[in-house]
Amino acid sequence: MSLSDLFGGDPFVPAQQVRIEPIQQRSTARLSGLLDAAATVVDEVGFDRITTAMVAERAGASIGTVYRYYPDRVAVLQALRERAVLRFRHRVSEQLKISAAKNWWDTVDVAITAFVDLYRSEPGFRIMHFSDREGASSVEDPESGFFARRVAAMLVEEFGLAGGDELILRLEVAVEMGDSILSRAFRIDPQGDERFIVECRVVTHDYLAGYYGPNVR
Amino acid sequence: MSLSDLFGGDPFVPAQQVRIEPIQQRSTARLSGLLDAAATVVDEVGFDRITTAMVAERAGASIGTVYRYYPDRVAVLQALRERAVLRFRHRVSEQLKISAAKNWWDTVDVAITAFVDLYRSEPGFRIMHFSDREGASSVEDPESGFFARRVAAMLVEEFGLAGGDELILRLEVAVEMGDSILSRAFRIDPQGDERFIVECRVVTHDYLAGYYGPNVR
DNA sequence: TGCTCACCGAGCGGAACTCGATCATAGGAC
DNA sequence: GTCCTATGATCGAGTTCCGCTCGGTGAGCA
Repeated sequence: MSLSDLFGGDPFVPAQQVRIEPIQQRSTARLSGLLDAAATVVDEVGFDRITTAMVAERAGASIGTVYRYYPDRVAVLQALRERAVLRFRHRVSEQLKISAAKNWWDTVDVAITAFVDLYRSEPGFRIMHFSDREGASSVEDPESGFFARRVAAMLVEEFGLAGGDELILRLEVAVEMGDSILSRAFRIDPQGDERFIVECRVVTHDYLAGYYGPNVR
Repeated sequence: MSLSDLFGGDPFVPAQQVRIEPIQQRSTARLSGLLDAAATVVDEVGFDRITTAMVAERAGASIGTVYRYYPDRVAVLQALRERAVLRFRHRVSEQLKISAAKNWWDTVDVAITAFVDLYRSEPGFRIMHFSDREGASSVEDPESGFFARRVAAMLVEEFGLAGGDELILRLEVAVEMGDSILSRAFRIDPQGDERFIVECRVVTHDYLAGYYGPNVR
């Protein structure tokens, strides 16, 4: 498994993203258009105030079209989140190709930078912090830890870190920490409070380095 | 400012908790009953699916009664959250009295334990992770950092830590990290995945100790 | 016996969501 | 190239459900 493989590859099959897979060309445009609309509306009014009518109008579509693709309101939000995750991974993949990472820390740092950049440029990116809610039923979240597992496999292969459940757990913790601190950075300041961003890098680095050393490989 | 002061004292004035202050006795019972009902419903169906009708029915009250006390649906959730915060602070205060903390780490550890205990025993306690959402408007959240500021003042006074914005920032980061990791611990396992709880203590301790040393005072 | 507090629940407005009618497109027949 | 048609895609009026109001009724206090 290579770097680009890890972050770029598709193997992220949305559980229930759309009701009906688009067949004609215009519908794929519609689909992304709906998500674009949802993204800007989220930035404008927030998660809770968003209505399906707003999304439809913004996308130049009718209510019915929204429900053709998504079973309900929250499904739209979830789809938006999945797209954001995909774009994040894609961005990381690109950056890793440009500036080849020399060690595990470079990789993590690139990921943090990508996250910050997308937070700044991508409408509705704060949807990323829209994870656990939905206490509805005790359904296992297939995404939970998925990302950490893939990164772990990659780090083991690329940089020879000691793998296993230990590494996966720590990466999951690191992801959780990083996400929360960065979200805090952007909670008030739309450009992101630099102090928190710096602190995120420090914390993540120190936490992982504490177990695997700053210069492994 | 003393420990019990910090965590126990009232000085947490809810912005807009209730519409009408209860005058007769039965109404205070109603109020807490409504919140109890909201708490169990939150555990059952989640934040988004909760309806005012559910809360009313569960509390053995009518719709109108809910709205007598709370201006709208989210106000009920906010009130529930405020009560949870209050109970958390109260619990910490009690525990600090029982086992007098000898240093800053004892204090933090007690807080983490209290958080975990309440997560396990208190219905709807995961409402605690219901903080930032409400991206609606760029209204400054007065709560953001409030807790960290108070804890900082207390640590400076009790244990002689170097204070200032530096300490406040770090405590805010620590609170954010701790909350997210603990929430992750309980995301799937209702008893809390012990691995994440342990990791939360380690991370919080190492992070703060890295700047102030493990044995200050 | 009044007077205020507390409670109820039918009803209103608006948002989520459905469904049959209508339009657009791909792709085969010629 | 041009029809033609099956089916995908879109629309939006209508239904249902939910948040919230308000006038009427019961419960506690003086």
